[in-house]
Amino acid sequence: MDSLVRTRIDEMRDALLNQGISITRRRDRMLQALASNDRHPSVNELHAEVRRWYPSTSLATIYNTIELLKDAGQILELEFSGSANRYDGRRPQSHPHLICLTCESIEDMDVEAPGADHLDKLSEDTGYRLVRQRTDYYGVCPACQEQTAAASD
Amino acid sequence: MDSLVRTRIDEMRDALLNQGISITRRRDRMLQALASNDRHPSVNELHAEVRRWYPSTSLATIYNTIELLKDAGQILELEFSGSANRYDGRRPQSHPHLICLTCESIEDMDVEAPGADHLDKLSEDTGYRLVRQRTDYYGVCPACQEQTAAASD
DNA sequence: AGTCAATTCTAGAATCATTCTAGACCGTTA
DNA sequence: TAACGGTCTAGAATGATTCTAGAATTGACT
Repeated sequence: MDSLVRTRIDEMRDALLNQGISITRRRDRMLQALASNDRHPSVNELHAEVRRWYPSTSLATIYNTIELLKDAGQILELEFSGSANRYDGRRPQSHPHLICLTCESIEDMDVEAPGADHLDKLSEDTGYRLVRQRTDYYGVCPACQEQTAAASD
Repeated sequence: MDSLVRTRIDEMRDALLNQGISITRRRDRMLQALASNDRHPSVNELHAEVRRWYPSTSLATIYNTIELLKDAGQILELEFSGSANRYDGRRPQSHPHLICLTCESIEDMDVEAPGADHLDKLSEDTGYRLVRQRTDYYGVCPACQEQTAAASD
């Protein structure tokens, strides 16, 4: 296993333990699924993954664990109204994403997130006490562009 | 009525007419509601507003009209997974918002939107064909900060 | 190993925004 | 007035998420 993945899992474990939350086997599997998947999985995908090891796992457990991870600041939740939320467990800090309107893929954008001082400055300017940010770019990914180009031949 | 509001309504009317969509009485009311409300109303609020004039109006009509406006590029949809979507009919171009986590208010941020050339440049850099952007800042608005300060006295 | 209390987990019901569907209605034109 | 096409309504269907009550598991202590 990639050592970055391992490090990330340890970070998440520690964060949960620090809040007095125990690492059960299902939770541990979920951490692994989150740390090793860069496609921003949905709850259903996480459920499927954990079930490969513990087939009796219910959806509620996945939702519960996500809640724990959110509270611990260890997961980034990308909300969508029409379809299921997607989760980024590899980079829990706010950072921009590229979202394909055709295949619903989500990719991290290769830009460093605007640091916490940016939020601090905006908080001063606006009077809000800002805690996080979300930036998404919507379009059609290269793969889907090829598909439609090929289809129109 | 504010002349800016009037202008905006005319813009929306024209955009719909250009697509061969007729302006029915309900639709016209909805345009007015959208143009004159800067609080980013939800479907339910729009429904309530249109109902003040046409009490038999059903929710489906509101959803349908929103679909028409989206297709005509005349409305900005802000999606939320936990609660109802919110709509900005005054500035249909992508622009950043301030969102209060306590009272769910949504405010336009007083920053010019990053122009279309920005999307073009990013499209080149990423290989995506980008069409829109979303940026939101989440925090606690000044009014809600006062509330909690007062409550802790 | 056995007991107990606390935590975690499951299954299924409940909720709620949104979408779908079938038919009723309305306005326009012939 | 009759017929047509678009618009609208009411209610059912869908699907993600949350809630709830009870069952299972865990860990500490004997």
